[in-house]
Amino acid sequence: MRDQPPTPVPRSILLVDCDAFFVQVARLEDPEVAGRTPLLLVGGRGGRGVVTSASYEARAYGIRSGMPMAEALRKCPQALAVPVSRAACRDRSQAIRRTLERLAPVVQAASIDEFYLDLTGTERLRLGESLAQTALHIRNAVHQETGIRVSIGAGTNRLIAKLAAGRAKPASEAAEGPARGAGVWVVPPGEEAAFMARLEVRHIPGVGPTLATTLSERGIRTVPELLEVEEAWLVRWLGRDRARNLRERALGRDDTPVTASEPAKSISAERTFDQDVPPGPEGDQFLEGALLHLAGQVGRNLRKAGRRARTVHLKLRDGDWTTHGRSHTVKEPIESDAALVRIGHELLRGLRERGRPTRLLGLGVSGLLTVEADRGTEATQIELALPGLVHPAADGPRPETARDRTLSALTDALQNRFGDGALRPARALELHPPRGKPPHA
DNA sequence: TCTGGGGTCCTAGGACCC
DNA sequence: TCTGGGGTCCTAGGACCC
Repeated sequence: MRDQPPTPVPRSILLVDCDAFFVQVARLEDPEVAGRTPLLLVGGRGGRGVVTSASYEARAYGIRSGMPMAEALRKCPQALAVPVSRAACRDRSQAIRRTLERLAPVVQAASIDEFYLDLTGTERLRLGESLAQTALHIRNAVHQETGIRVSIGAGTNRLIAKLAAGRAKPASEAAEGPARGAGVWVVPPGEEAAFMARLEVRHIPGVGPTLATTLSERGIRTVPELLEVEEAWLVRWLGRDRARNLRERALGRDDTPVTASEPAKSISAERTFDQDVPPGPEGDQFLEGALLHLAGQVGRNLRKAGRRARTVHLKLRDGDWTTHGRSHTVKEPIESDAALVRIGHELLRGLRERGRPTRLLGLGVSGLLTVEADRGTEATQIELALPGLVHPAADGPRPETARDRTLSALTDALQNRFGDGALRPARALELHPPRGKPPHA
């Protein structure tokens, strides 16, 4: 007898998506003011800030996240713009995750405010409850335990769950009938393609403005229009992999598994300046100060995660928004602020030679390795006393010494004890860049 | 009134090794 | 003397997501 291919059991995938997450956190953190203001915007910081999240009331004025704050306030001058603490958002996000982990066997955080759940195989545990009922229970539990309202989409894969969550949203324009904005939306098995057929291609996750434009220039706006195109054409326009991927998604297929969250692959920090930093020595000096600051942020998060990094990336955005990066990989992974600064400094010099005004400076690390707990303390101690003895400088200056690491550990300890303001970078850092002469003057 | 900050993934070319 | 592949690592850039 021949082996029968196993009949695939349809999966039960949920996407739990917080409603205007940053707005909710701001209201919980400040119930007196933010909590009582319907027209609330979170984001900002100076003239160059953008809206991170807008309340549903504010969205009625055409305000969207990512919009410049100044523009948002012109559309709705009565709105209140407030910042929100990142730490508070992280705490709430972790609380939500803990609740979900109690209710589902597999939970994957897709971002700070989105979680995929795989409930496949839990039918018996759910005692005959429908998927929609289970989702509703999860939604209520999260609200009760964390104070955060979520919408939940469900389907046989991640793509469908994600799109379904959009229909469950309070302000959903896509949903019709009595179920509109009910907080839960389920696409039953077998209805994926029909569900997709009502969408435009730009609604497919992974189709951004660039791809959407490419397609619309060829007369393709809706999912059915996309599916009518011969695959050969799609391959010619997009390349084999992207074409195949896009078609699969347009059909509502997605076999990406939901897996437990993995540790971060990169850590970074960046800063957009209130005014562009002009070329020249004065501007360079200012950027060196900003680099110290960023290295402190990145280094601290790196060490807090218990990791070391092999590659350092530096990013500069020019005044005209063009962005350039440089990166450098070292043999021995690093973790200290000092090493980040030294490598960052060299990369920065290379990029600033172009003589353009600088709008943004960013520093990041990747190639992260987990620090083993029992790492050679003996060699470290010898090296503290006699730098260069343990590892003679065979390949030029070493990016990091044991002394650098000790110093960073001390800094961390002080900041943990006395708060982040306990230590300041050596140079005073008022983040108002010098106003320089224009480059040609 | 121009466009934040934190990430992930993909592509493509060159170096280098087998 | 000329001519190959394939695999991996590194770097730069870009699209996309929340």
